[in-house]
Amino acid sequence: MKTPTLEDVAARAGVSTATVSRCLNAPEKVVERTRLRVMEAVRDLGYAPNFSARALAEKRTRTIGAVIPTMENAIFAEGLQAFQDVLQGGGYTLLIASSGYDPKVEEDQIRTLVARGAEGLLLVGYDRAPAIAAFLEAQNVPSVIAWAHDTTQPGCSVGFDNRAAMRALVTHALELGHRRVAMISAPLQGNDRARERHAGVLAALKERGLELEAMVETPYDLEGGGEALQQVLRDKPETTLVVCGNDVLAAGALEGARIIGLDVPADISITGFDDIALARIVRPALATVRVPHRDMGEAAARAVVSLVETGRAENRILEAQMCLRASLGTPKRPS
Amino acid sequence: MKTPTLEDVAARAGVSTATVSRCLNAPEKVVERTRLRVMEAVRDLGYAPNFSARALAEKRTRTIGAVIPTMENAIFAEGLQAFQDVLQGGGYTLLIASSGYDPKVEEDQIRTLVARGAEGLLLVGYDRAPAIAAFLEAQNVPSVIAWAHDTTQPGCSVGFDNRAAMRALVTHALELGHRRVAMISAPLQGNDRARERHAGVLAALKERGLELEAMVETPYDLEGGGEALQQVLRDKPETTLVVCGNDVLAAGALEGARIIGLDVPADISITGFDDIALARIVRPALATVRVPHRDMGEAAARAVVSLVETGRAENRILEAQMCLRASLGTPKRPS
DNA sequence: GTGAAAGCGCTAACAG
DNA sequence: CTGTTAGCGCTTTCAC
Repeated sequence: MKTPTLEDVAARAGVSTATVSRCLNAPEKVVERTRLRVMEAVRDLGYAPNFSARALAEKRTRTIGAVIPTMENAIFAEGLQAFQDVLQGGGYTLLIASSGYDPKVEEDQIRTLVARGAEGLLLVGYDRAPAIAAFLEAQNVPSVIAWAHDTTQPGCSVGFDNRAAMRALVTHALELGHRRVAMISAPLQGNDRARERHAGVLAALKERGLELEAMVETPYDLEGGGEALQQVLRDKPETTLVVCGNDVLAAGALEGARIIGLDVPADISITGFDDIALARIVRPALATVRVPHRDMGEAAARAVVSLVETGRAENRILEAQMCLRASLGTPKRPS
Repeated sequence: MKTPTLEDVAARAGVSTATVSRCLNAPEKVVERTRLRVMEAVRDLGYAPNFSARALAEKRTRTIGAVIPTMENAIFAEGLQAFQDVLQGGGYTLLIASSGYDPKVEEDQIRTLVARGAEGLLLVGYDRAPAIAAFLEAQNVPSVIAWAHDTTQPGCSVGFDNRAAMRALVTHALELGHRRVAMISAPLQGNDRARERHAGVLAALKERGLELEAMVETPYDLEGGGEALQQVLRDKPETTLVVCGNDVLAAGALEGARIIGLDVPADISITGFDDIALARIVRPALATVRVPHRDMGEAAARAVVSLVETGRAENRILEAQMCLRASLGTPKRPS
């Protein structure tokens, strides 16, 4: 009881395989009478085309690959969902891989996806061994970079300016009177989004002739944020603002502040980045930067498809807006 | 400048395509001297096998599909990640689709995945049109059901007993003295996990001769939980315990309680389900049920692979443990 | 408008 | 151990 093939359908409908193929792919090329007969045979047999065979004959897989740092993060999940929706609408299938923030793993996954026939790739950020770009070039697999945007880099990107967004947030905080600022971030190594955000903090400070009081790099989870905050305030008790590289760290920091009995924002202000649902549910709610996940995912999908189909696509830079909430307040004693 | 094929490699190495194929798939069947020569040609040409061609010839895609309700939920994301890790280790590729909790979409995705060559499927829960099982049967595509477990249902499942877990949690709450209990749940329609949890609540109550004070079904998000809580306490102000079908609703309910000025757990206790990171970060921390996401994902992956390769796999039921935290306390005025 | 036939790139007997 | 030879199921000229 094997699955029916084009030939089976052709036999049952009394036509050639070519005609069946046409009915399925270009119905207008077949006269209605025959088409109806063929479609009936298709239904009767419960025929479903074999994708591998089609891909082989057509020399197209209609598959797009995506390598993201992790699925266990609302920001990528939401963007990816939008990405997937658009792709599916365009008749493409999405192959997802996650690297766990490990460059080696990422390289592996990229190769695997290409081997699997990915015609285009969605990648996060720019930090990547140069050999990879060369490989993709050689394999003629286009890619779009999302969640970041660097005009100095070649290649198509659909993202936002991490540095500018963070800079705007910190500038606003400085206007509130903050002068002693510390930062908690995911490891900068191999993560250009984190580095850009860090650079944004420094830029805002520098503009006012200030320097960062302390910078703590910590694993990307709630616990990390909590411990980092405690460390910061132990070392630099004068700090009035702790800028976090993302909402998860910020939520953890909030908890850390609670543990050492500090009131947010009265004693200390804390900010995040990403505006995931968590940012709204914690108390006080997190001041953060809203990243347009969905828009980015959709735009990225359109870009990859365009790249695959026409060989070109436009860069697209989205707006990441400051999102002020209760965790950022006026410092107690502006210096 | 087309990508090199097996034939190109064969020509360059001065052997037949069969030998090259062997070098790649069963190196031990080729003598070292030839193998080295072939491998060199492979490297020189930057040869990468064509998956579609291989799948077509082998009549195997080494692809597994998964349809989950949504990616934007930590619980599925984590389980899926584990699922993916195991599959990849076994040389399989994962195709992910999400249904947005829409049965029609789910059916579509299942058909798409099968058409795409999925050799096995991971599905969430049992609620599904019977036609789908028939279709999978006909296509000879095995599936494993995760995130639920129902011994009365046929098919392989890797999950946990939603009803028993919820029942245990509520029974514990009743022992603390709660008598007026309400529930907030995601819509029960088409969601057997939600129904089972609901049944668990009812069972625990019945054992004590009690009934549910109120039952609110609401969309699955923070806002829904908040509004539902306010509604419950407006209608049944005597309620001392609000059991939520999942942590997200519970976190929303916590916020709802804060809005109407109720202290948790002094005035009202609230419980969740899933034990996602959110449960630990909100205040008070959520009493909930810990679901073994990772274990489930891994076990499910092993089960699908076994099903695909040997045609059989064992059911696997995991432990979902009660997880007591501050949001569940003794009622003020046990009746 | 429809059919015949030649591949797409690879694997898997079967010989040698 | 290695080469020869059929396909796998589908698309796509090129004739009719």
